[in-house]
Amino acid sequence: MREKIDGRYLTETEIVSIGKTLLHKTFGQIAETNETLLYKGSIGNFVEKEIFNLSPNSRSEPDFIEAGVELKVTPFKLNQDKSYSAKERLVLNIINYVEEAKQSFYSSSFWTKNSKLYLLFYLWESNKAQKDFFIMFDYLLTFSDEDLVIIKKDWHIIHEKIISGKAHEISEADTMYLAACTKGVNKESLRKQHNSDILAKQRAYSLKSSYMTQLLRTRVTDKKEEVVRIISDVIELEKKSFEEVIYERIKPHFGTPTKQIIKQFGIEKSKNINEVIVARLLGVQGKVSQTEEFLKANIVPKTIRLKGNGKIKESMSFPTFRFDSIVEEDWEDSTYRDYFESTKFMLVIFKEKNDDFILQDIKFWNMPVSVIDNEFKDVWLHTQSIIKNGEIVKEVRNGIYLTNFIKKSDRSLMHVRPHAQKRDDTYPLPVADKKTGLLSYTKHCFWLNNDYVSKIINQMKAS
DNA sequence: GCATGATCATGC
DNA sequence: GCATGATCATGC
Repeated sequence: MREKIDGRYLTETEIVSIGKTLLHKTFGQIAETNETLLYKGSIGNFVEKEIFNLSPNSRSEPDFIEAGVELKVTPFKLNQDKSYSAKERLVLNIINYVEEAKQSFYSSSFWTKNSKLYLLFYLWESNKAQKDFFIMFDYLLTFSDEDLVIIKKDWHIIHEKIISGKAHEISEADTMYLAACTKGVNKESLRKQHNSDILAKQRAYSLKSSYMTQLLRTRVTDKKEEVVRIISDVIELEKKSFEEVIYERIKPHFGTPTKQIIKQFGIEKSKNINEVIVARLLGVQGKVSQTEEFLKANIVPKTIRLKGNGKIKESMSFPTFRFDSIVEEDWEDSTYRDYFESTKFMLVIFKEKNDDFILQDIKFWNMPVSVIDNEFKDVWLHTQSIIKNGEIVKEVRNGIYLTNFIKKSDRSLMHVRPHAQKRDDTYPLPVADKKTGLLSYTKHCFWLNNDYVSKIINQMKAS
C-alpha cells in the first residue's frame, strides 16, 4: 500500500505516475477489497479520496495545491461507428455569482482552480455496472493559445451577464468552449446573484461536451485525428469574437449572386452548393461543420433559402429521434432539450432573384432557454405522449398515414414530420400503434416552422 | 448503410 | 398556396 501522505502536496510527476497505474483497470479492480466504497459517492470522489488521498473540498484552489492541478474523472463512450465521444460536459466548480462579479479572468474561480486539469477518462458502457467501467486514458490538460483566447472571451460573456444582474438569463449556447451549466441537487436549486433580486439557477463552469469530444479525439487517444482550424490568427481573435471574424469574412460577398461566386471560386455544382459556397468563402476545403471551432463549440451551419418575396420556402429539420428512446426520457435531461440548449446555429441566408440565389446575410442564433422550457417543452411532451399511447396514426387515407403529431398549423414554433429516406425507413415503436398495429414507424424529427425562422431573421435584422 | 441537409408532390 | 407526408442527394 501507498503511504498516506496528504495528496494536496503531490508534485505533477507524482500525480501523473499514480494516474498511470490506474489505466486499463476497472473501478472494481482499483477498489480491491473496498468495492462498496464506489456506491457511497461519485466515482470522482472515490478516486480523489482513496487513490490520491484528497479530502473533498469546495475551495477555490485546485485539488493539488502544490502542483496547481485539478483532478477530474470523466466518462466517454464508443459510438456505433467506432469513434469516441465524451459522454457529457466536464463540470467544474460552482459559480458564486456575488464573488465572481468582483473578479477578472485571472483572479476568477474558473482560472484559479482549473487552469491545469489532470483528466482520467473512463469508458462508460450502458450494459455495465459502474464498478466494471475501465479507466482508459489520462491527460494533463493545459489550454492551447488558440483555445485560451476563446475561453477568455467565453468567460467575459458569462461575467458580463453576472455583473449586469442577468445570471438567470445565462445559456450554455452563449459561449463557445467554456459554459455555465446548471448544477444543483435539483432543477430548483437557486442562489443569490449580484446586482439583482432575482434568484438565478445554480450553475457551474463547464467545458462543453463537444469540446471534450474533440479533445479526446485529437489529443488524448492513441489514434489522434487531424482537424482543420478556420481561424489561425490568435491576435485577430483577441480583438474580435469568433462570430465577428466569421461574419467579416463572409460580408464582402453579400449581394453577390451564387452563380458568380461559383465561377469565381471554381466550385462544382451540387445539391449542397450553398454549403460548399460558405465553406470556400471561409477558406475551408471540406465541411464547415467539421472544422475545429465548429466541432468544439457545437455550432451547426444551416443554409436558408428565401423566396423572391422574402418568405422561407421550407421549415428546418433536425436529427431524427428514436421513438423507443424519447418515451424513456424525462424532459429535464432529454436528448433534445440538451441539443437545443447546447447548440448554436450559423444561419446563412440566400435570397432567390432572377433564376439565381444571392448571398444575403449570416446570423448566429440559439433557441432562447425560455422558449426551450415553454413552447418546445410543450411540443416535446405532446410527441412523447402520442408515442407512449400508441396513437401516432389518426387515419389511413388512400394508403397514406395521417398522424396525430403536432402540425405546423398547431403551433408557432415547431411541428413533427417524417424525415427519412423512404416510408419504410423506420425506427421501432415502444408500443404497437393502435390504429394500424405497426411495430415500427417512419423516422420523424422536429421541424422548426419556416414562419418562426422568418421571425428570427427579421428580429435580428432589426436589432 | 445511414445521417443529414435539402427538396418534392399531392390534396385540401 | 401551402401544409403535410414523403423522398432525394451527398458524404462518411
